[in-house]
Amino acid sequence: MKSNKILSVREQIADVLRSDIISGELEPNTKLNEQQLAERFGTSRGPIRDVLIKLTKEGLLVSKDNVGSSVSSPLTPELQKLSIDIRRKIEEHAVKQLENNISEADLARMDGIIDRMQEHFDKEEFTDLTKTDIEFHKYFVGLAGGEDLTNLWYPVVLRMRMNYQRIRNSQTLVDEHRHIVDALRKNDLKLAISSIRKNIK
Amino acid sequence: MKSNKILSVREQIADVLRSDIISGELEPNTKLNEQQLAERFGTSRGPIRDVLIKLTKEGLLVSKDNVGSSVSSPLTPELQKLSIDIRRKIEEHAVKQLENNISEADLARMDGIIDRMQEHFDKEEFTDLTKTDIEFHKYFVGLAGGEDLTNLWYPVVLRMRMNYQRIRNSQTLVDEHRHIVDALRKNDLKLAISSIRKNIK
DNA sequence: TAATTGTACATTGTTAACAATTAATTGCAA
DNA sequence: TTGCAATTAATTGTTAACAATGTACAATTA
Repeated sequence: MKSNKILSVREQIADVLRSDIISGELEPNTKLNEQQLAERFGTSRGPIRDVLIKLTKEGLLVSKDNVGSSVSSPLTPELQKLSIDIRRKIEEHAVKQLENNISEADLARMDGIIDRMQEHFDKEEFTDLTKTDIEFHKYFVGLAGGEDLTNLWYPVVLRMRMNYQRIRNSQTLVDEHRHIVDALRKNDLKLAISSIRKNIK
Repeated sequence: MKSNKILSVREQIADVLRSDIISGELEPNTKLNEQQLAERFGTSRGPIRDVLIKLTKEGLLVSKDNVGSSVSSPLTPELQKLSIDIRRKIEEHAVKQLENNISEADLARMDGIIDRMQEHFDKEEFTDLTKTDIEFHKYFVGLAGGEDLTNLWYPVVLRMRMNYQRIRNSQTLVDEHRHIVDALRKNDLKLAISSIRKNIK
C-alpha cells in the first residue's frame, strides 16, 4: 500500500526551499524576501515566516533581527569533518538498534527507495538523487530511534549536504546503499557499520 | 566594557520558556496554549508562534499540525548516552580549536561565568546554576567554532538537560569548570580534554 | 572632500480579525 | 446505559493592515 502522505502547506514550502538550497539553485548568501516568497507560493507572509524560522534552525539559513534571512555559507572543512563524524555516530547507533530488529517490510521499503535513487541517477536528476539519498537515511534513522533521533540527525545532514559534489561522480553511491540493506537483511552488524562508514564521507 | 546585549522580544520569551522547561517547572507533555502564552507575555500570538517553532526545532517541544505544542518527554537512556557522546565530540573539537588560540580576556570572561555558577550554587538557585552552566559551555563552543558550531551543539545540550538531576548533588560541578579553564590557560590540550570528558556525563 | 545628519524607501515585526481544523458536548436511538 | 451522529466550543492556521526598524541616498556642515 502506498502512503501518499498529506503534507501541510508549510511543510511543502519548506521542502521546496530545502531542495533549492541543497541543489545550489539558491546560492549561499542569497537574501530571501518574505513578500516575494509569499507571492511565489501563493500565501501570505505568515506561513513563510514559519518556514524561514524552521530552515534557520536546520542550519540552511542565517537570520538577523529586523534584516532578514539568507542562505548559509558552506561549512568550513573542520566543521564538515566534525559533521561527518557526528553523522556516522548517529547512523551507526541506528544500525545497532536495528540489528535483529527490522522487518522484511521495512527492508523492502528501503529497496524501493534505492530503486528510485537508481532511476534518478540514470536520468541524471541529481537534485532528486540527493533528496532520495537523504530520504533513505532518514527512513532507517527514524525506524531505529523515532522522532527524537531524527531531530538530532536531520540538521547535521542538511548542513553538510550543502554544496556537496560527490554524487554526480559515481554509480558507486547507489551500490553502497544496496550493501547497507544487504547487511541489515543478513543481520550482519559489522558489515552494516562498515557499509555505513563507507557511504558517509 | 560590559556588553549589555539587547534581546528581541522573541528571544526573551524563548529564554523564559527554555528555563521553565529545563527546570522542570513545565513538565513533559504539558500542552502550551498560544493565547494563554500571548497574554502571559503581553504580546499577540504571532511572536509566540515563532518561539514555539524555535523550541520545537531545539527539541524541547513536540508539535502536531492543527493541535499544538507540548513539552517533550525525556530522552530514552540509549539516546541520552548517544547525546552525551555527540556533545563530547563537539566540545573536544572546540577545545582543540582553542589550543594556543585563546586570549586572556576570554579566559577571564569564563572565570566570571564560573564565579556566577558558584554564587548560584551557594544560594541553592539550581535553575540559574543550570543556565549558567550551559552559558559557560556555549561561550567557549561559540569562541571555537562560531555560530555554525553553536547551532550544531545547542539542541543536543538542551535536549539532554531536560530532567537532569546531577547538579544538586555536588560542588564538584563548579570545580570541574575551573579545571577546564585552568587547562585552557596552560594550553594543556590533553588535560583540557580529560576535564571536559569528566564534566560531561 | 569627508564625515555626519536627516529623510525616504524597503523590509521585517506585530497585531487583530477571520478561516479551518480538531476536540468536546449534546441529543438521540438501540 | 451505551454507542454514534450532529452540533457546539476551543484552538490552531492564515491573512492583511499597521508599526517599528534598518538601509540607502541626499543634504548639510566642517
